[in-house]
Amino acid sequence: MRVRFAPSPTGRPHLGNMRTALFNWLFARSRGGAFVLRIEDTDQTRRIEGAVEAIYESLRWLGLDWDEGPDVGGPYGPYIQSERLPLYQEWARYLVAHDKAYYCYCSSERLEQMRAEQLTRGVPPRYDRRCRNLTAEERRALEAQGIQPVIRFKTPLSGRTEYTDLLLGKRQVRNATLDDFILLKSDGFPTYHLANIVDDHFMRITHVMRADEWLPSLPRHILLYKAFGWEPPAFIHLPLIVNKERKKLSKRDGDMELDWYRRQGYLPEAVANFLALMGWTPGTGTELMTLDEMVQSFSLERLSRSPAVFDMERLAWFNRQHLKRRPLSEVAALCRPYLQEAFGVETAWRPDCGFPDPEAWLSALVEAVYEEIACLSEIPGAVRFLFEDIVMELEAQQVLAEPAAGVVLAEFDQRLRRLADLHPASVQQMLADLRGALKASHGLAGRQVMFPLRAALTGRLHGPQLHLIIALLGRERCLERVARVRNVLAERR
RNA sequence: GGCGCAUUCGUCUAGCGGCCUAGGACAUCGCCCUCUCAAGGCGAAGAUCGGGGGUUCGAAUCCCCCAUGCGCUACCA
Repeated sequence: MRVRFAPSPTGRPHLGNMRTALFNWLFARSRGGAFVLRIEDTDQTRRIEGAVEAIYESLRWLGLDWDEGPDVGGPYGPYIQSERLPLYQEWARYLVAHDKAYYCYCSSERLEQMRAEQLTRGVPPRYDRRCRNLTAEERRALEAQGIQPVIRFKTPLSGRTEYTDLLLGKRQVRNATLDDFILLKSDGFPTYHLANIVDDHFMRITHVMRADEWLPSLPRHILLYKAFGWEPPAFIHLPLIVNKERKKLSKRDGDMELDWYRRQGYLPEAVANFLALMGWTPGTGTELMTLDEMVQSFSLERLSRSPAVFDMERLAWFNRQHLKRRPLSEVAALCRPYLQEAFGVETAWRPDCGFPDPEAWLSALVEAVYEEIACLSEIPGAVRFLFEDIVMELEAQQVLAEPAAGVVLAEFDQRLRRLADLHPASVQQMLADLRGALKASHGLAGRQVMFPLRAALTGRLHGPQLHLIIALLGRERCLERVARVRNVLAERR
C-alpha cells in the first residue's frame, strides 16, 4: 500500500495542505505502507523560490516523515515533476498515436474570447474542439506558422464514465459534460491531469487521498487511466478546511499558513492533533492524542465528508493541553527565543533570587505562567514585569492608594531583608507569616496584604503566584520596587 | 449558466431505524478552589438534527423534492 502527498511549490503550506499530508501519513503508517513525497512544479509561472524547502520544513516540523521523495530518493524517482518532463511528453505522444489525444493550435486569445462569449450567452464555457479533427495538411499549415501546439485529450463524445470514491461510493457522469482538457502545454510541461496520472501509475500509488476540490476532475482521470490501459488507484476525497468566511483556504489567509502557527509558538503535536480532528474522529471520544495514538486508531471509515470551519479557540485549547504534557525543561527551551526577541535577553536571573542559576530560574518562570498562556509567543507578555521596569496599571494604583498599603509594604520590606534565602517555599512561608502578623496587628485580610505587594512588585493585580514572583525577581529588585512605591506614598502624605 | 459535494448546539463532532425528551469537546455563563489571573473541579445555557414531502408501528438515521453554502468549470494546481 502506497500513498503520496503531492503539493505544488507555489507558496507556504497552509493548514489545508498539511491536513491532507497528515491524513496520508496516518493512513500509510497505520497500514504499514509507504508515504511518498512528490513535488508538482509543472506551473513554471507560479513557482516560488524556497517553497520546496518550506514544504520539507513544514512536514518535518509536524513530525511527518516520508519514505521516498526528492531529497531522500527512492526506487521510482525522480520525485520532482520538472525532472520528469520526457516521461510526460512520451506518454502524451502515446495517446496521440493511439488516437486518444490530439494537437491543438488554438491561441490563448481565441480560447479566452470564446469563453467570454459563451459566458455571456449563458452556456457552459468549453473548448469547441476545433482542432479535434484536423487533417494532416491543416496541421502542417498551422505548424508552418510556427505555432507551438498543446496536446488535448480526446474525451469520448458520448457514453458515461463511472468513478468511485471510497467515501462516496460509485458515481457516474455523462461524457458529454466533459471537455477536451489539455494534457501537455505548449511549453512542453504537462498539466496536473497528465502528470498526476503518469506519476501515480509509475510510482505505484495505491490510494490517492486528496482535497475535495479534485473530485470534479476525477472522471477525467479515470478516462486517462483507461486510455493508457492502466489500473487506477483507489480515490479518497477529503472535505475542505474552510476559513471563518466558510471559503476555501487561499494565499490571502495569512494566518492559515502552518508557519504562522509555528512562529506563534504552537506545538507541532497540538497542531497535528487539532488538524486530524477536523474531518476525522477516532470514534472513541478521545480528543487529546499524540501522532502515535492517531496512527493506532486511524481508519478511512471514520473520515467525514463535510467541510470543517477552522476554530482558533479550539486550537488554543489543544495547545494548552499539549503544553502541559511536555516536560518543563522542553517548554523552557522553547520559550527562550521568544524572551530573547522580546527583551533582548533570555533571562533576568540575579544571584540574589530564589534559584541557583539561570537554568533553574527559567524553568521556574515557565512553570509559573505556562498554564495561563495559549501559545509560546504569549510568554513575554506574561512575564514582562520580570524583565522591564513596571508600568503601574490604574487598578494597581488604586490598591496602593489605600491606607493599609503603607504598613504592608513596610512590614514586607523588613521581613524580606531578614529572610535567609529566597527559595519559593521560604518566601511562601514568609508571606504566610506576614499575613498572620498583619491580621493580628491590623486586622488585614489576605488580599489586603497580597494586593499591595502584587501591585508594587508587578504593577498589576493578576499574574503568577506572589511567592514565585518574589523568588524570580530576587531580593534586590523586590526591595527597590517596594522602596520606590513607598517613596511615592511618603511624598503624597 | 452547467456539474459536483455538503447541511446535527456559535465551532469541531458522536449518531449509521427504536438505547435520542440527540451524547462529548472547545468557546460562553455561574459556583467552588484561591492573594489575583489562569489551570482544575462542579454545574448551566446552547441543535424542534437546513425546509417540505414520503417509507415505517417507529427516522437525525432510508427515499424524493426544494433551499442554502461551498467547490470545480484555466496552456493553476
